[in-house]
Amino acid sequence: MVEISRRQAIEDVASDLFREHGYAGTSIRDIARALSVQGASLYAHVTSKEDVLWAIVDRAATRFERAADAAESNAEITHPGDPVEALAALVRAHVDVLTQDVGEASVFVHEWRALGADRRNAILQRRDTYQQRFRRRIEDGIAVGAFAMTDPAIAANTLLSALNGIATWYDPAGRMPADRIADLNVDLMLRMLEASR
Amino acid sequence: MVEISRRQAIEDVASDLFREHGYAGTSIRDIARALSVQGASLYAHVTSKEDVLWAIVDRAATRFERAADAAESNAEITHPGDPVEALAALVRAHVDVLTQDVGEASVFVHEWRALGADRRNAILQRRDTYQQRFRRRIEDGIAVGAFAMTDPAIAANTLLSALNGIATWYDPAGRMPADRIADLNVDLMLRMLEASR
DNA sequence: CGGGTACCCTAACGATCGTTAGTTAGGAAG
DNA sequence: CTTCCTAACTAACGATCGTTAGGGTACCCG
Repeated sequence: MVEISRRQAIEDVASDLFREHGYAGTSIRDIARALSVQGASLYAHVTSKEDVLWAIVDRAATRFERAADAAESNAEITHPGDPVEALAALVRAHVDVLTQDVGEASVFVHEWRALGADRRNAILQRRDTYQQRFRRRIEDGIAVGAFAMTDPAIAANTLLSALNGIATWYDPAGRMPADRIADLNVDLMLRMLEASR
Repeated sequence: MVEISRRQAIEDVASDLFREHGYAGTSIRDIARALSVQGASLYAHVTSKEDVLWAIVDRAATRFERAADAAESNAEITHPGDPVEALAALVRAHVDVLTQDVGEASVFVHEWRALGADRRNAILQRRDTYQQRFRRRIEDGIAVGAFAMTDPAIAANTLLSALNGIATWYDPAGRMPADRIADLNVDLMLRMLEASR
């Protein structure tokens, strides 16, 4: 029996609804209905609809950032100075976060556009910083000849788009287990970048 | 001076607005404002908001399908029986359609969820058929040893997600010309699949 | 000149939106 | 027993939603 705050329950069902119908396509009353409660009742726990979106997006962003931190520092220990292993660790971490909570991750990937200007800019900044981690590793890999010559910015973009696509079809109850998805995608992404041998 | 029907002008601005704010996040009056017209005036040209969405999605789907038809039959002539060239042609055709009208393509990629059940199912069917073309070529490539052993369904999914990501950032007025984007992505996608040499 | 066509207007409809206000029920803590 | 907290309720607010009705103006073709 897991203790779960009412606030967290709201964000959980909101994640799923936002994922399925989008932020604008989901009303406060839709969220409330999924919790068998009146729409107005939610305002005892949240201050606005956008606050719910922000909480979800912010938490997801933090999860991606922390997982990348851990992946990079871990790769630096086990394979110091190896850009290929570093990128592989980043890719795996990204897929892991994605599959651990698809709803949250989907909202992070797609619904940040619905945020107000300030919060949208803040998230755009964090997304950019996050993407740079991938780009830098690709640049490093090219520098040491492990990765093929290509445009690192485009490659990083393509890579993250490919991974984020998982969020649109992944089902935790589906046939394909999360770690197998991670394995396959790490393989595809590395092959995409590695210099021909 | 290009003759453009009023109906087409509506769909054009609707594409851009749907791309930026989503279908649910765009009101009829938003579309009308972009045309310097009152909201109700649109109903002289359009029977409902969803009809506009459907027109955009249907047209985009048709463009993707026709481009793939042309690419495959052309590849069959220039490089008969070569699954690598066939896939390369499919990838290039997909990127071309995507960049020729980003607004329309974006709506096709993301906003079909907002359609009513019947039309949504129809589009899902067509998307699936379209995706199968990529998957079959990947399977063919694996069968002849040109592509690495991998899960063809996952690979096709990853490939299309990677390409569709272009729709979220591509700007026709930006620095990167469309054909260079196509070149880079064909290269990345083939490398992703090709067996190590 | 007359009739049609293309286009847009104002006004309003019922529904739904996010949100506020005020109230009630139940249980824990003093 | 009183007090407080949590969590829910009903009712309503002004705004906006998609859409309909009915009328008006400018231009093209005969």
